Amino acid sequence: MKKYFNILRKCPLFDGINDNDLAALLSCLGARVNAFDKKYTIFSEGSPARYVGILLSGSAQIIKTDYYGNRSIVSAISTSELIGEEYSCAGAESIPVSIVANEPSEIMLIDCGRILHSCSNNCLFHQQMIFNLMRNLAVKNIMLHKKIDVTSKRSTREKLMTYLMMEAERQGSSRFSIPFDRQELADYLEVERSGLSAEISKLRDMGVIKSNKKQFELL
Amino acid sequence: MKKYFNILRKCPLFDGINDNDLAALLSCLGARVNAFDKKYTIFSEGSPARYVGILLSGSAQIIKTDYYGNRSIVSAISTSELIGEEYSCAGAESIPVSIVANEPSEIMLIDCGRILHSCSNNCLFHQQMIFNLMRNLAVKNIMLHKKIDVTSKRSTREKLMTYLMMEAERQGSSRFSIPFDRQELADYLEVERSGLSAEISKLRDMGVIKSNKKQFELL
DNA sequence: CTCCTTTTGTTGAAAATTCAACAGAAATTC
DNA sequence: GAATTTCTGTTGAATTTTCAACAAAAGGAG
Repeated sequence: MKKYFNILRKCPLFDGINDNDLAALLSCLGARVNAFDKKYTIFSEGSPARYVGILLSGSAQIIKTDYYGNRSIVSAISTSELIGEEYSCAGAESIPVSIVANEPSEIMLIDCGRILHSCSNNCLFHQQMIFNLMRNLAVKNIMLHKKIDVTSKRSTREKLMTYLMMEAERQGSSRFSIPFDRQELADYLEVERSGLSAEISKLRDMGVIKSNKKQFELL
Repeated sequence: MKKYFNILRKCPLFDGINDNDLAALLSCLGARVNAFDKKYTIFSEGSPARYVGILLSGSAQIIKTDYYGNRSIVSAISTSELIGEEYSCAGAESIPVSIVANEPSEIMLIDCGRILHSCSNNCLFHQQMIFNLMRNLAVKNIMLHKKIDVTSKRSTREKLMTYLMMEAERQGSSRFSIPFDRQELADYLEVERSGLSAEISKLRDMGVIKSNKKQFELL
Protein backbone atom coordinates (compact mmCIF):
# COMPACT_ATOMS: atom_id res chain seq x y z
CA MET A 1 0.00 0.00 0.00
CA LYS A 2 2.94 2.30 0.62
CA LYS A 3 3.17 3.26 -3.02
CA TYR A 4 -0.23 4.90 -2.86
CA PHE A 5 0.54 7.10 0.12
CA ASN A 6 1.29 10.17 -1.95
CA ILE A 7 -2.21 9.99 -3.34
CA LEU A 8 -3.89 8.93 -0.10
CA ARG A 9 -2.36 11.84 1.83
CA LYS A 10 -4.26 14.19 -0.47
CA CYS A 11 -7.53 12.31 -0.07
CA PRO A 12 -9.97 14.37 2.03
CA LEU A 13 -11.01 11.24 3.94
CA PHE A 14 -7.61 11.05 5.63
CA ASP A 15 -7.10 14.72 6.49
CA GLY A 16 -5.34 15.06 9.83
CA ILE A 17 -4.15 11.43 9.87
CA ASN A 18 -0.41 10.86 9.59
CA ASP A 19 1.39 8.21 7.57
CA ASN A 20 2.17 5.93 10.49
CA ASP A 21 -1.43 5.77 11.54
CA LEU A 22 -2.62 5.50 7.95
CA ALA A 23 -0.97 2.14 7.36
CA ALA A 24 -2.66 0.61 10.39
CA LEU A 25 -5.92 2.32 9.59
CA LEU A 26 -6.08 0.96 6.06
CA SER A 27 -5.75 -2.62 7.17
CA CYS A 28 -8.25 -2.01 9.95
CA LEU A 29 -10.67 -0.70 7.33
CA GLY A 30 -10.06 -3.68 5.07
CA ALA A 31 -9.11 -1.44 2.17
CA ARG A 32 -8.37 -3.19 -1.10
CA VAL A 33 -7.31 -2.02 -4.53
CA ASN A 34 -8.96 -2.85 -7.86
CA ALA A 35 -7.71 -2.00 -11.33
CA PHE A 36 -9.90 -1.07 -14.30
CA ASP A 37 -9.09 -0.66 -17.97
CA LYS A 38 -10.18 2.29 -20.05
CA LYS A 39 -13.95 2.46 -20.53
CA TYR A 40 -14.59 -0.16 -17.83
CA THR A 41 -17.32 0.47 -15.31
CA ILE A 42 -16.12 0.86 -11.74
CA PHE A 43 -19.57 1.10 -10.17
CA SER A 44 -22.60 0.39 -12.27
CA GLU A 45 -25.99 2.02 -11.84
CA GLY A 46 -28.14 0.01 -9.46
CA SER A 47 -25.31 -1.73 -7.64
CA PRO A 48 -25.38 -1.63 -3.82
CA ALA A 49 -24.13 1.59 -2.24
CA ARG A 50 -21.79 -0.08 0.18
CA TYR A 51 -18.34 1.06 -0.75
CA VAL A 52 -16.48 4.32 -0.73
CA GLY A 53 -13.94 4.54 -3.54
CA ILE A 54 -10.74 6.52 -3.76
CA LEU A 55 -9.25 7.06 -7.19
CA LEU A 56 -5.56 6.16 -6.93
CA SER A 57 -4.49 6.50 -10.54
CA GLY A 58 -6.06 7.35 -13.89
CA SER A 59 -9.30 9.28 -14.19
CA ALA A 60 -13.03 8.59 -14.21
CA GLN A 61 -16.39 10.09 -15.01
CA ILE A 62 -19.74 9.95 -13.28
CA ILE A 63 -22.31 9.11 -15.89
CA LYS A 64 -26.07 8.96 -15.91
CA THR A 65 -28.13 7.40 -18.68
CA ASP A 66 -31.86 8.04 -18.81
CA TYR A 67 -34.54 5.67 -20.11
CA TYR A 68 -34.21 7.08 -23.64
CA GLY A 69 -30.51 6.26 -23.59
CA ASN A 70 -29.35 9.87 -23.41
CA ARG A 71 -25.99 10.08 -21.71
CA SER A 72 -25.28 12.83 -19.25
CA ILE A 73 -21.91 13.35 -17.61
CA VAL A 74 -22.33 14.58 -14.05
CA SER A 75 -18.67 15.22 -13.30
CA ALA A 76 -15.09 14.22 -13.91
CA ILE A 77 -13.08 12.55 -11.17
CA SER A 78 -9.35 12.90 -10.70
CA THR A 79 -6.91 11.13 -8.41
CA SER A 80 -7.31 11.23 -4.63
CA GLU A 81 -10.99 12.14 -4.96
CA LEU A 82 -13.67 10.18 -3.15
CA ILE A 83 -16.25 8.27 -5.17
CA GLY A 84 -19.72 7.18 -4.21
CA GLU A 85 -19.54 8.36 -0.61
CA GLU A 86 -22.74 10.39 -0.98
CA TYR A 87 -24.68 7.17 -1.52
CA SER A 88 -23.07 4.95 1.08
CA CYS A 89 -23.06 7.75 3.68
CA ALA A 90 -26.70 8.51 3.07
CA GLY A 91 -27.56 4.86 3.56
CA ALA A 92 -28.93 4.58 0.02
CA GLU A 93 -29.86 1.12 -1.20
CA SER A 94 -28.12 1.42 -4.54
CA ILE A 95 -26.29 3.99 -6.57
CA PRO A 96 -28.20 5.79 -9.35
CA VAL A 97 -25.17 6.58 -11.53
CA SER A 98 -22.39 4.71 -13.25
CA ILE A 99 -18.76 5.51 -12.66
CA VAL A 100 -16.57 4.72 -15.62
CA ALA A 101 -12.78 4.66 -15.91
CA ASN A 102 -11.61 7.13 -18.53
CA GLU A 103 -8.18 5.53 -18.81
CA PRO A 104 -6.53 2.59 -17.00
CA SER A 105 -7.24 3.36 -13.36
CA GLU A 106 -6.81 1.97 -9.87
CA ILE A 107 -9.41 2.36 -7.16
CA MET A 108 -9.19 1.75 -3.45
CA LEU A 109 -12.43 0.35 -2.06
CA ILE A 110 -13.46 0.65 1.56
CA ASP A 111 -16.64 -0.67 3.11
CA CYS A 112 -18.39 2.47 4.33
CA GLY A 113 -19.74 0.74 7.43
CA ARG A 114 -16.18 0.21 8.63
CA ILE A 115 -15.54 3.94 8.40
CA LEU A 116 -18.67 5.06 10.17
CA HIS A 117 -18.79 2.53 13.00
CA SER A 118 -16.07 2.17 15.61
CA CYS A 119 -13.92 -0.92 15.38
CA SER A 120 -13.02 -3.36 18.14
CA ASN A 121 -9.61 -1.72 18.38
CA ASN A 122 -11.53 1.28 19.56
CA CYS A 123 -9.39 3.56 17.44
CA LEU A 124 -9.99 7.28 17.42
CA PHE A 125 -9.89 7.77 13.69
CA HIS A 126 -13.56 7.15 13.08
CA GLN A 127 -14.47 10.53 14.56
CA GLN A 128 -11.86 12.18 12.38
CA MET A 129 -13.04 10.38 9.26
CA ILE A 130 -16.68 11.23 9.92
CA PHE A 131 -15.67 14.87 10.27
CA ASN A 132 -13.67 14.60 7.06
CA LEU A 133 -16.59 13.01 5.22
CA MET A 134 -18.86 15.77 6.49
CA ARG A 135 -16.55 18.45 5.18
CA ASN A 136 -15.97 16.63 1.90
CA LEU A 137 -19.71 16.23 1.35
CA ALA A 138 -20.21 19.94 2.01
CA VAL A 139 -17.57 20.77 -0.59
CA LYS A 140 -19.12 18.36 -3.08
CA ASN A 141 -22.47 19.97 -2.45
CA ILE A 142 -21.01 23.31 -3.47
CA MET A 143 -19.52 21.75 -6.58
CA LEU A 144 -22.91 20.38 -7.54
CA HIS A 145 -24.34 23.86 -7.10
CA LYS A 146 -21.69 25.09 -9.52
CA LYS A 147 -22.59 22.39 -12.00
CA ILE A 148 -26.19 23.56 -11.74
CA ASP A 149 -25.02 27.13 -12.37
CA VAL A 150 -23.54 25.96 -15.64
CA THR A 151 -26.38 23.82 -16.91
CA SER A 152 -29.10 26.21 -15.80
CA LYS A 153 -27.98 28.67 -18.46
CA ARG A 154 -30.39 28.70 -21.37
CA SER A 155 -28.11 28.84 -24.40
CA THR A 156 -25.21 26.69 -25.54
CA ARG A 157 -22.94 29.72 -25.60
CA GLU A 158 -23.73 30.75 -22.05
CA LYS A 159 -23.29 27.21 -20.75
CA LEU A 160 -19.96 26.91 -22.48
CA MET A 161 -18.66 30.29 -21.32
CA THR A 162 -19.84 29.73 -17.75
CA TYR A 163 -18.05 26.39 -17.72
CA LEU A 164 -14.85 27.74 -19.25
CA MET A 165 -14.71 30.67 -16.83
CA MET A 166 -15.26 28.30 -13.93
CA GLU A 167 -12.45 26.03 -15.09
CA ALA A 168 -10.11 28.97 -15.64
CA GLU A 169 -10.75 30.07 -12.09
CA ARG A 170 -10.43 26.57 -10.67
CA GLN A 171 -7.15 25.95 -12.46
CA GLY A 172 -5.90 29.44 -11.70
CA SER A 173 -5.03 30.35 -15.27
CA SER A 174 -6.71 31.68 -18.39
CA ARG A 175 -5.00 28.82 -20.24
CA PHE A 176 -6.13 25.39 -19.20
CA SER A 177 -7.16 22.02 -20.52
CA ILE A 178 -10.46 20.31 -19.88
CA PRO A 179 -11.03 16.63 -19.07
CA PHE A 180 -13.59 16.15 -21.85
CA ASP A 181 -13.55 15.60 -25.58
CA ARG A 182 -16.24 17.34 -27.63
CA GLN A 183 -18.94 14.73 -27.20
CA GLU A 184 -18.21 14.47 -23.49
CA LEU A 185 -18.26 18.23 -23.07
CA ALA A 186 -21.63 18.30 -24.82
CA ASP A 187 -22.90 15.57 -22.49
CA TYR A 188 -21.61 17.52 -19.50
CA LEU A 189 -23.17 20.82 -20.62
CA GLU A 190 -26.36 19.03 -21.73
CA VAL A 191 -26.27 20.35 -25.30
CA GLU A 192 -25.84 19.01 -28.83
CA ARG A 193 -22.32 18.19 -29.88
CA SER A 194 -22.71 19.76 -33.31
CA GLY A 195 -24.14 22.95 -31.86
CA LEU A 196 -21.34 23.04 -29.32
CA SER A 197 -18.69 22.70 -32.01
CA ALA A 198 -20.32 25.48 -33.99
CA GLU A 199 -20.41 27.69 -30.92
CA ILE A 200 -16.74 27.09 -30.17
CA SER A 201 -15.90 28.05 -33.73
CA LYS A 202 -17.95 31.24 -33.49
CA LEU A 203 -16.34 32.28 -30.21
CA ARG A 204 -12.93 31.61 -31.74
CA ASP A 205 -13.77 33.72 -34.79
CA MET A 206 -15.02 36.47 -32.51
CA GLY A 207 -11.69 36.43 -30.68
CA VAL A 208 -13.24 35.55 -27.34
CA ILE A 209 -11.37 32.27 -26.90
CA LYS A 210 -8.51 30.31 -28.36
CA SER A 211 -8.95 26.59 -28.47
CA ASN A 212 -7.25 23.50 -29.73
CA LYS A 213 -8.92 20.23 -28.86
CA LYS A 214 -8.95 20.04 -25.06
CA GLN A 215 -6.80 23.16 -24.63
CA PHE A 216 -8.59 26.45 -24.09
CA GLU A 217 -7.58 30.03 -23.46
CA LEU A 218 -9.84 32.89 -22.49
CA LEU A 219 -8.87 36.17 -24.16
CA MET B 1 -38.07 27.40 22.74
CA LYS B 2 -40.38 24.59 23.84
CA LYS B 3 -42.97 25.49 21.26
CA TYR B 4 -40.57 24.63 18.47
CA PHE B 5 -39.72 21.16 19.75
CA ASN B 6 -42.15 19.39 17.45
CA ILE B 7 -40.30 20.86 14.51
CA LEU B 8 -36.81 20.51 15.97
CA ARG B 9 -37.31 16.83 16.72
CA LYS B 10 -37.73 16.26 13.00
CA CYS B 11 -34.64 18.29 12.11
CA PRO B 12 -31.86 15.97 10.91
CA LEU B 13 -29.30 17.92 12.96
CA PHE B 14 -30.83 16.63 16.19
CA ASP B 15 -31.34 12.98 15.28
CA GLY B 16 -30.69 10.77 18.26
CA ILE B 17 -30.90 13.61 20.78
CA ASN B 18 -33.83 13.55 23.18
CA ASP B 19 -35.96 16.46 24.35
CA ASN B 20 -34.33 16.86 27.73
CA ASP B 21 -30.90 17.16 26.21
CA LEU B 22 -32.17 19.33 23.40
CA ALA B 23 -33.17 22.17 25.69
CA ALA B 24 -29.72 22.34 27.25
CA LEU B 25 -28.04 21.86 23.91
CA LEU B 26 -29.86 24.76 22.27
CA SER B 27 -28.77 27.22 24.89
CA CYS B 28 -25.24 25.82 24.77
CA LEU B 29 -25.27 26.42 21.01
CA GLY B 30 -26.56 29.95 21.43
CA ALA B 31 -29.51 29.24 19.15
CA ARG B 32 -31.77 32.18 18.41
CA VAL B 33 -34.92 32.65 16.39
CA ASN B 34 -35.58 35.27 13.71
CA ALA B 35 -38.84 35.98 11.92
CA PHE B 36 -39.19 37.04 8.28
CA ASP B 37 -42.16 38.31 6.34
CA LYS B 38 -43.17 36.98 2.94
CA LYS B 39 -40.61 37.77 0.22
CA TYR B 40 -37.98 38.81 2.75
CA THR B 41 -34.45 37.57 2.30
CA ILE B 42 -33.22 35.29 5.08
CA PHE B 43 -29.66 34.97 3.79
CA SER B 44 -28.52 37.16 0.95
CA GLU B 45 -25.98 36.19 -1.66
CA GLY B 46 -22.48 37.16 -0.56
CA SER B 47 -23.18 37.24 3.16
CA PRO B 48 -20.79 35.32 5.44
CA ALA B 49 -21.36 31.57 5.63
CA ARG B 50 -21.33 31.41 9.39
CA TYR B 51 -24.76 30.22 10.39
CA VAL B 52 -26.77 27.09 9.99
CA GLY B 53 -30.48 27.80 9.72
CA ILE B 54 -33.42 25.62 10.63
CA LEU B 55 -36.78 26.53 9.17
CA LEU B 56 -39.27 26.49 12.06
CA SER B 57 -42.37 27.75 10.30
CA GLY B 58 -43.42 28.91 6.86
CA SER B 59 -41.48 28.01 3.72
CA ALA B 60 -38.55 29.31 1.74
CA GLN B 61 -36.75 29.02 -1.57
CA ILE B 62 -33.09 28.94 -2.51
CA ILE B 63 -32.60 31.40 -5.32
CA LYS B 64 -29.72 32.22 -7.61
CA THR B 65 -29.60 35.26 -9.86
CA ASP B 66 -26.96 35.48 -12.57
CA TYR B 67 -25.32 38.64 -13.92
CA TYR B 68 -28.02 39.05 -16.55
CA GLY B 69 -30.64 39.03 -13.81
CA ASN B 70 -32.09 35.65 -14.72
CA ARG B 71 -33.62 34.03 -11.69
CA SER B 72 -33.12 30.36 -11.04
CA ILE B 73 -34.75 28.50 -8.17
CA VAL B 74 -32.46 25.81 -6.82
CA SER B 75 -34.89 24.24 -4.38
CA ALA B 76 -37.83 24.72 -2.06
CA ILE B 77 -37.33 24.47 1.69
CA SER B 78 -39.95 23.26 4.12
CA THR B 79 -40.08 23.20 7.90
CA SER B 80 -37.44 21.37 9.93
CA GLU B 81 -35.02 21.44 7.03
CA LEU B 82 -31.49 22.74 7.43
CA ILE B 83 -30.42 25.82 5.50
CA GLY B 84 -26.97 26.92 4.44
CA GLU B 85 -25.10 24.13 6.22
CA GLU B 86 -23.26 23.17 3.03
CA TYR B 87 -21.53 26.55 3.05
CA SER B 88 -20.72 26.90 6.72
CA CYS B 89 -19.64 23.24 6.99
CA ALA B 90 -17.38 23.57 3.96
CA GLY B 91 -15.75 26.61 5.51
CA ALA B 92 -16.85 28.83 2.61
CA GLU B 93 -16.28 32.56 2.96
CA SER B 94 -19.71 33.58 1.81
CA ILE B 95 -22.84 32.00 0.45
CA PRO B 96 -23.45 32.18 -3.32
CA VAL B 97 -27.25 31.98 -3.17
CA SER B 98 -30.09 33.89 -1.61
CA ILE B 99 -32.64 32.25 0.62
CA VAL B 100 -36.01 33.95 0.55
CA ALA B 101 -39.06 33.44 2.72
CA ASN B 102 -42.03 32.36 0.67
CA GLU B 103 -44.51 33.24 3.39
CA PRO B 104 -44.11 34.59 6.94
CA SER B 105 -41.46 32.31 8.39
CA GLU B 106 -39.37 31.72 11.48
CA ILE B 107 -35.77 30.57 11.32
CA MET B 108 -33.53 29.27 14.08
CA LEU B 109 -29.94 30.38 13.58
CA ILE B 110 -26.95 28.57 15.07
CA ASP B 111 -23.32 29.53 14.69
CA CYS B 112 -21.82 26.59 12.84
CA GLY B 113 -18.55 26.81 14.76
CA ARG B 114 -20.44 26.04 17.95
CA ILE B 115 -21.74 22.85 16.41
CA LEU B 116 -18.46 21.61 15.02
CA HIS B 117 -16.16 22.44 17.94
CA SER B 118 -16.55 20.99 21.40
CA CYS B 119 -17.76 23.34 24.08
CA SER B 120 -16.32 23.94 27.53
CA ASN B 121 -19.07 21.80 29.01
CA ASN B 122 -17.44 19.00 27.08
CA CYS B 123 -20.80 17.68 26.02
CA LEU B 124 -21.02 14.61 23.83
CA PHE B 125 -23.49 15.98 21.36
CA HIS B 126 -20.94 17.47 19.00
CA GLN B 127 -19.95 14.03 17.70
CA GLN B 128 -23.59 13.18 17.19
CA MET B 129 -24.30 16.46 15.38
CA ILE B 130 -21.27 16.08 13.14
CA PHE B 131 -22.49 12.61 12.21
CA ASN B 132 -25.96 14.02 11.61
CA LEU B 133 -24.58 16.80 9.43
CA MET B 134 -22.58 14.27 7.46
CA ARG B 135 -25.65 12.17 6.81
CA ASN B 136 -27.79 15.20 6.00
CA LEU B 137 -25.20 16.49 3.53
CA ALA B 138 -25.09 13.09 1.85
CA VAL B 139 -28.87 13.14 1.49
CA LYS B 140 -28.78 16.70 0.13
CA ASN B 141 -26.15 15.62 -2.33
CA ILE B 142 -28.50 12.99 -3.65
CA MET B 143 -31.28 15.55 -3.90
CA LEU B 144 -29.05 17.81 -5.94
CA HIS B 145 -28.32 14.88 -8.23
CA LYS B 146 -32.07 14.50 -8.67
CA LYS B 147 -32.44 18.18 -9.46
CA ILE B 148 -29.75 17.71 -12.11
CA ASP B 149 -31.69 14.73 -13.46
CA VAL B 150 -34.62 17.06 -14.02
CA THR B 151 -32.86 20.02 -15.54
CA SER B 152 -30.53 17.92 -17.69
CA LYS B 153 -33.50 16.87 -19.81
CA ARG B 154 -33.49 18.69 -23.11
CA SER B 155 -37.14 19.59 -23.63
CA THR B 156 -39.66 21.46 -21.52
CA ARG B 157 -41.96 18.48 -21.58
CA GLU B 158 -39.35 16.02 -20.37
CA LYS B 159 -38.23 18.35 -17.62
CA LEU B 160 -41.79 18.85 -16.47
CA MET B 161 -42.67 15.15 -16.56
CA THR B 162 -39.45 14.14 -14.81
CA TYR B 163 -40.17 16.66 -12.08
CA LEU B 164 -43.81 15.64 -11.69
CA MET B 165 -42.95 11.95 -11.52
CA MET B 166 -40.30 12.70 -8.92
CA GLU B 167 -42.73 14.68 -6.80
CA ALA B 168 -45.39 11.99 -7.10
CA GLU B 169 -42.89 9.46 -5.82
CA ARG B 170 -41.62 11.72 -3.06
CA GLN B 171 -45.12 12.51 -1.84
CA GLY B 172 -46.23 8.92 -2.26
CA SER B 173 -49.28 9.70 -4.36
CA SER B 174 -50.19 10.36 -7.97
CA ARG B 175 -52.11 13.38 -6.69
CA PHE B 176 -49.97 16.04 -5.10
CA SER B 177 -49.38 19.74 -4.95
CA ILE B 178 -46.16 21.52 -5.80
CA PRO B 179 -44.55 24.40 -3.87
CA PHE B 180 -44.25 26.62 -6.98
CA ASP B 181 -46.51 28.89 -8.98
CA ARG B 182 -46.05 28.85 -12.76
CA GLN B 183 -43.25 31.39 -12.93
CA GLU B 184 -41.45 29.70 -10.06
CA LEU B 185 -41.83 26.28 -11.62
CA ALA B 186 -40.37 27.67 -14.84
CA ASP B 187 -37.45 29.13 -12.88
CA TYR B 188 -36.94 25.78 -11.16
CA LEU B 189 -37.05 23.78 -14.39
CA GLU B 190 -34.99 26.43 -16.22
CA VAL B 191 -37.51 26.98 -18.99
CA GLU B 192 -39.80 29.75 -20.28
CA ARG B 193 -42.97 30.32 -18.34
CA SER B 194 -45.12 30.67 -21.45
CA GLY B 195 -43.72 27.51 -22.98
CA LEU B 196 -44.28 25.70 -19.70
CA SER B 197 -47.91 26.80 -19.55
CA ALA B 198 -48.41 25.66 -23.13
CA GLU B 199 -46.84 22.29 -22.33
CA ILE B 200 -49.04 21.78 -19.29
CA SER B 201 -52.08 22.50 -21.44
CA LYS B 202 -50.96 20.03 -24.09
CA LEU B 203 -50.34 17.26 -21.56
CA ARG B 204 -53.74 17.94 -20.06
CA ASP B 205 -55.40 17.74 -23.49
CA MET B 206 -53.54 14.52 -24.19
CA GLY B 207 -54.93 13.08 -20.96
CA VAL B 208 -51.50 12.52 -19.42
CA ILE B 209 -52.05 14.76 -16.43
CA LYS B 210 -54.77 16.62 -14.62
CA SER B 211 -53.83 19.98 -13.18
CA ASN B 212 -55.33 22.90 -11.42
CA LYS B 213 -52.92 25.60 -10.33
CA LYS B 214 -50.49 23.96 -7.92
CA GLN B 215 -52.44 20.69 -7.82
CA PHE B 216 -51.35 17.93 -10.17
CA GLU B 217 -52.38 14.37 -10.87
CA LEU B 218 -50.58 11.86 -13.04
CA LEU B 219 -52.97 9.65 -15.03
C1' DC C 1 3.14 3.18 -43.86
C1' DT C 2 -1.45 2.10 -44.88
C1' DC C 3 -5.95 1.11 -43.45
C1' DC C 4 -9.55 1.74 -40.39
C1' DT C 5 -11.81 3.98 -36.64
C1' DT C 6 -12.82 7.89 -33.97
C1' DT C 7 -13.22 12.70 -33.45
C1' DT C 8 -14.33 17.20 -34.99
C1' DG C 9 -16.35 20.85 -37.69
C1' DT C 10 -19.94 22.29 -41.10
C1' DT C 11 -24.32 22.74 -43.05
C1' DG C 12 -29.36 23.02 -44.03
C1' DA C 13 -33.87 21.52 -42.66
C1' DA C 14 -36.98 20.46 -38.95
C1' DA C 15 -38.41 21.13 -34.40
C1' DA C 16 -38.53 23.52 -30.13
C1' DT C 17 -37.80 27.37 -27.25
C1' DT C 18 -37.82 32.12 -26.31
C1' DC C 19 -39.80 36.56 -26.65
C1' DA C 20 -43.44 39.98 -26.58
C1' DA C 21 -47.90 41.13 -26.15
C1' DC C 22 -52.50 40.50 -24.65
C1' DA C 23 -56.81 38.92 -22.33
C1' DG C 24 -59.22 36.52 -18.91
C1' DA C 25 -59.08 34.66 -14.18
C1' DA C 26 -57.80 34.96 -9.60
C1' DA C 27 -56.12 37.17 -5.66
C1' DT C 28 -55.28 41.28 -2.93
C1' DT C 29 -56.00 45.93 -1.30
C1' DC C 30 -58.49 49.59 0.35
C1' DG D 1 -67.35 44.82 -3.15
C1' DA D 2 -64.91 47.69 -6.41
C1' DA D 3 -60.51 48.57 -8.09
C1' DT D 4 -55.98 47.13 -8.76
C1' DT D 5 -52.43 43.95 -9.09
C1' DT D 6 -50.77 39.41 -9.95
C1' DC D 7 -51.07 35.09 -12.22
C1' DT D 8 -52.07 32.09 -16.06
C1' DG D 9 -52.83 30.60 -20.69
C1' DT D 10 -52.56 31.68 -25.69
C1' DT D 11 -50.56 33.04 -29.89
C1' DG D 12 -47.35 34.20 -33.76
C1' DA D 13 -42.76 35.69 -34.99
C1' DA D 14 -37.89 35.42 -34.18
C1' DT D 15 -34.26 32.85 -32.55
C1' DT D 16 -31.94 28.74 -31.20
C1' DT D 17 -31.31 24.04 -30.81
C1' DT D 18 -31.60 19.55 -32.49
C1' DC D 19 -31.14 16.22 -36.00
C1' DA D 20 -28.94 13.92 -39.87
C1' DA D 21 -25.53 13.56 -42.96
C1' DC D 22 -21.01 14.24 -44.64
C1' DA D 23 -16.03 15.33 -45.14
C1' DA D 24 -11.69 16.43 -43.23
C1' DA D 25 -8.48 15.59 -39.55
C1' DA D 26 -6.50 12.92 -36.05
C1' DG D 27 -5.40 8.75 -33.80
C1' DG D 28 -4.60 3.71 -33.51
C1' DA D 29 -3.83 -1.04 -35.20
C1' DG D 30 -1.42 -4.15 -37.71
